[in-house]
Amino acid sequence: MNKPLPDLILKNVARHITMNQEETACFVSFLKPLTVPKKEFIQKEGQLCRYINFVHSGTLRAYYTDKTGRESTIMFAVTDWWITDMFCFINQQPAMLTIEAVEESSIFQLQKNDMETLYLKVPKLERFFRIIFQNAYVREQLRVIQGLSLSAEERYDIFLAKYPQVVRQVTQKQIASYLGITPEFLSMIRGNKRKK
Amino acid sequence: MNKPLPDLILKNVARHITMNQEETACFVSFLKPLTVPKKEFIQKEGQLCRYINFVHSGTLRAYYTDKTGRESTIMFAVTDWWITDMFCFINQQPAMLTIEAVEESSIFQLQKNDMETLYLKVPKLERFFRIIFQNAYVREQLRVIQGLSLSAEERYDIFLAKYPQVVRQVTQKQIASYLGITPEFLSMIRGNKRKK
DNA sequence: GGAAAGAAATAAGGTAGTTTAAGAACGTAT
DNA sequence: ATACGTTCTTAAACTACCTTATTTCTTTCC
Repeated sequence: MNKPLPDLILKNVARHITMNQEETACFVSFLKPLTVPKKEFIQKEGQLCRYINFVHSGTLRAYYTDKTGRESTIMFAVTDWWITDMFCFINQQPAMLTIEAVEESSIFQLQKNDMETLYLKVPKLERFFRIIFQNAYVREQLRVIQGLSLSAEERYDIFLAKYPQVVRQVTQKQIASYLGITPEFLSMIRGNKRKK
Repeated sequence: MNKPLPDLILKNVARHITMNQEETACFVSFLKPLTVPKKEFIQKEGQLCRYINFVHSGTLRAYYTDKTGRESTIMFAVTDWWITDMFCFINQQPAMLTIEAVEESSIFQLQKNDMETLYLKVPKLERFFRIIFQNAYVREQLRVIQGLSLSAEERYDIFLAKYPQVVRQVTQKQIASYLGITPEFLSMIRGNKRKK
């Protein structure tokens, strides 16, 4: 289980800002590489949410568990994505979400106070995360719109079109919990499609 | 219909960053003040989404209209909030959302290219909007979680508790469209509550 | 390679939320 | 004050989606 190299995360950053060698070194020095086996957790509900995570390889899933034990998948993160329980990360609170590796994954972790330090030492990163969070906001807003205005089948179609890599790697139970329906109902939707 | 003064928006900015006089002047120079009468639009679906808007006073509502004509309220914005169709603003596309003044409102508008100019002239604003978008992302993520895991009645209770000022100013039809239910069903929920 | 566990399909009965329609209450303009 | 449009309420019939249960298919692992 070897540790990931920071090449991919640096490319991710370079897509929006240009750091010099010193800044790059500083940034990398705060990253904690970690390899997570399939089905293991990088965060559990109730534990302090310490990290924001960059996915170097693999697939992670963040989900909420309600009082009755039902899971709602909040997001899937594949290679080149950032994932955390933002609310609890920012406020350094016990997490509402559990984050699990859907398959063996390598990630880089960044701690809240290290992130604050980085903002001061490398102010360009304000721009970088401004863009990251701006995009994240847009994604969530689109998801809210779709949740309010579309049927389960329409949401499923959009999911298939938008996240084909994810579809191959996760179970239908997990897709159903992302769409806000039961696995049985998703199975029915798929059955109906096959007949057409 | 007098134009708003930028005192409130400067306070809003000062909550997260400190600008000197020159920076403040530069920032203010890009703001377009506007007063919108009740029931008028600052943006219509299909028109290029030019502006991000700060609410100086009043209440605005952003909504999506589907093919069947049904409206879904994406957000309400009261005094001291920012509102736009983020996806279309960022990509400078025709808007998906319509933004309407629920009551007479005064706003400040900031154009996309002016915002980009500001990021270069006053880099601190990267930090400011990083925090604004971070918070916006958190809000939308919480809304997704609630949409997936809670019943209509539970979502209504949370709305009442979280946005009491909004509740007083908008119709139940609008609240229902924010919650993702019909006004008739919301009326029934309220009826049931009254009996308890 | 076979047993056990987990994932998906199918189907019957149930419920949360919708649709349609009609009447009551409210606001606002003449 | 009266009238008109809009918002809110109520209720009955309907539908999208859920629950529970059974069967089949797939994966995992000793």
